[in-house]
Amino acid sequence: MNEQENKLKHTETSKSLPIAMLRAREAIMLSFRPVLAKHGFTEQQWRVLRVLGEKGPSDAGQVAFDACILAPSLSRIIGKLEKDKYISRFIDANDGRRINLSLTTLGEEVLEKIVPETGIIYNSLQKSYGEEKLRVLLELLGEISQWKGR
Amino acid sequence: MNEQENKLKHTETSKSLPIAMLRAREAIMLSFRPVLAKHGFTEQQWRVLRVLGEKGPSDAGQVAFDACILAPSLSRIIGKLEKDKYISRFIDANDGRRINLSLTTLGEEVLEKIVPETGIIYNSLQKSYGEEKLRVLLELLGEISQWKGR
DNA sequence: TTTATATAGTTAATATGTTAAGTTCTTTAG
DNA sequence: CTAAAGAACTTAACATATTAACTATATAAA
Repeated sequence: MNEQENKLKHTETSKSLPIAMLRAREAIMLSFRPVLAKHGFTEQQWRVLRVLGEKGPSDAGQVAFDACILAPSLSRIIGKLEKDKYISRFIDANDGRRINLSLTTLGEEVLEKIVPETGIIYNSLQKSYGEEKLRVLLELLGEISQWKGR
Repeated sequence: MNEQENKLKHTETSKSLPIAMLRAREAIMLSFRPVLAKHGFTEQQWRVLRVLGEKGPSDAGQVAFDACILAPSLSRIIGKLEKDKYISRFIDANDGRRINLSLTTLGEEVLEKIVPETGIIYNSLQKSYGEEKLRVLLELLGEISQWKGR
């Protein structure tokens, strides 16, 4: 491979990691979204519910990190989820700036109802590509997530 | 691993492929976005310019697919890019529904100017993780992109 | 203690994501 | 040839993404 070819490599969109991740993610979400939509949730709202279900009550900053949602978006999302009674929010006793979030009983119920449905999809994905391949993919993605940039 | 652990596996956000892709992508974009912003472009606008630069004039549908942008978003984006003289659009001679898009000279110029800057970032990423690892990651992502769902 | 600085969230403004409805042009069935 | 069905793009409406500015509380420095 000569200089020219090497130089052009990453300019090909087919070899761009960000675009590849977008495409792959979209292929999966195409199956997930209808399930969530059927229950009236967006992907992001669903991520918030899952994170709270998995880690228990957490402050907004932690939820934002875990659900990979920026603070301004989270503010609106928790506003709606609270209005609809899926979560409750209260100010931290030790730090008046911090907002603690937790699932309501209703929130836990919908979580229990939807998780099995998403599980079917994930199992199908695993059957298509194999547990090992998905494990490797998760591992590589995890490593990239650590990148500090430059 | 017992039944219970197996059942819970994919419910852990740390093992969710969509979230892992989101995180990994975000880690990379954190470095890319400032470069694009410095030149006044968003990620999506940039993807449109790159796709047109790579594949030459294309109709809107093709650009939407290649840049991984939905048609309604693309409509707005090309409206702005055209207003700013980075691309031109004209109706296809053989099919009055189709819109052909192509880079203007100005569009080609900014592409030539920005590509080297993004290349520096991509090279740094490659130096951090190795060419082989990124190649494997791209391959796996490509396979997932083919998934037809279920 | 008082001021300065930092932190956690929210609000604002603009751009994009997502689904549905609407337009215009093509193709096809009859 | 004409009406129905389909395709490509746009518009609309609401939700999220992104950056910046703003508010309130906490912590650190003087």
